Amino acid sequence: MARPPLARTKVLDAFEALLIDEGERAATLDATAQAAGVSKGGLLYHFASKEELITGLIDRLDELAADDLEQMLSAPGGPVDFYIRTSVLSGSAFDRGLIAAGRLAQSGHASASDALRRIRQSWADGIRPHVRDDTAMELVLLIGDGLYYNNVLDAAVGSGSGLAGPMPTGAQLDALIALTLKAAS
Amino acid sequence: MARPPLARTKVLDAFEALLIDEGERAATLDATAQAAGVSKGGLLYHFASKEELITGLIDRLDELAADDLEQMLSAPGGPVDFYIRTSVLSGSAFDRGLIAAGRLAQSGHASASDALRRIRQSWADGIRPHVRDDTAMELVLLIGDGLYYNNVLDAAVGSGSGLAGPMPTGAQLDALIALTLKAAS
DNA sequence: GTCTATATAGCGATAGAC
DNA sequence: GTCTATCGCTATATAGAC
Repeated sequence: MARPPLARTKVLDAFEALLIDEGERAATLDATAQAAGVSKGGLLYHFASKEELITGLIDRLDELAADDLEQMLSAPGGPVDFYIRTSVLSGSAFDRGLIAAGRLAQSGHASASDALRRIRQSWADGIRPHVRDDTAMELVLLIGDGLYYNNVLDAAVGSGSGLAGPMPTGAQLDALIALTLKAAS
Repeated sequence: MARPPLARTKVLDAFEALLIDEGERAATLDATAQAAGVSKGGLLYHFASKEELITGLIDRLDELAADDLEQMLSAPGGPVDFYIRTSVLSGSAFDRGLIAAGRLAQSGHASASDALRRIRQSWADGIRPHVRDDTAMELVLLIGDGLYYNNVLDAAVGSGSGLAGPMPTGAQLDALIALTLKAAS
């Protein structure tokens, strides 16, 4: 558990990349094995079924989410600033995991939807004490959701390792965060 | 063009319902034909390929989007109120089209992502004159995106004709709209 | 305009050699 | 632990009867 086999990680990374770059339909066992540089048999030694492959991805996402939450709670600018700022994708491992899970959720994999809901709830719990009321919390969360969704749509097919949307950056993002904080605090 | 063949509409409706209720993967030609009550050959007479089926759905969505935009611009409570209020799904034909297009976009169909981007831009143009600045417009748009995305995730697999998320309703929604208007106007 | 039958390819998964 | 070979199934699409 402390040090997963290299091949396992390579397969998981390849599966994740295919989900992000080409969609759930293209993320087949064949394609994943090829992208990871192993044979299909080799892949199926580590993940006995496609369902196990998905579970592996979600487990990894849960760990990254726990790290992210810790960072959010101790962020210098406060949780709200951290939350919104990091909702604009940076291409981090956590971002990639979230997008991949989003693709799976939209394709009808309940375990992925559940994981995303779980993570969103942990954000809600972390943000609630720092805003005025439930409505303000909902507003903050929804802005993050909106940013995330737009980036997810833009990370679509054929954009290579595509993580660069037309969403607010730099000064625009700062202004958006300032306005949100003003409305929510 | 004024009156499309009945079978065409039935097929389009069935395809859309499958996309929403069971995901892109389950929305096969076989399943669509069966749900529409025609044979696969019959379906393929109207839509010569799956790509044409998708195009048909998006064309229909574009028409519904034009109607929606008109309603938004002449809404009694103003475009912002209308926009946010209708971002919580009601199960309208437009809502269903948007979710179906979202599923296709996430599965890597560029034409669907393009349509969604186009529609979002038309909302932006309609809302811009009614808010303080670009940051305020972005905030409003993102809240709608967030609501939409959450509902889309919840409209997932196995929820029947599933359009009923845990998103704000009634008084909660009114409060959210009031807060948004306060921040943006 | 709608059907049945079929061609072709790709899917997830298994078996067994190395 | 990784490979090749193959099974059984389902996908999109075509051909041609009615």
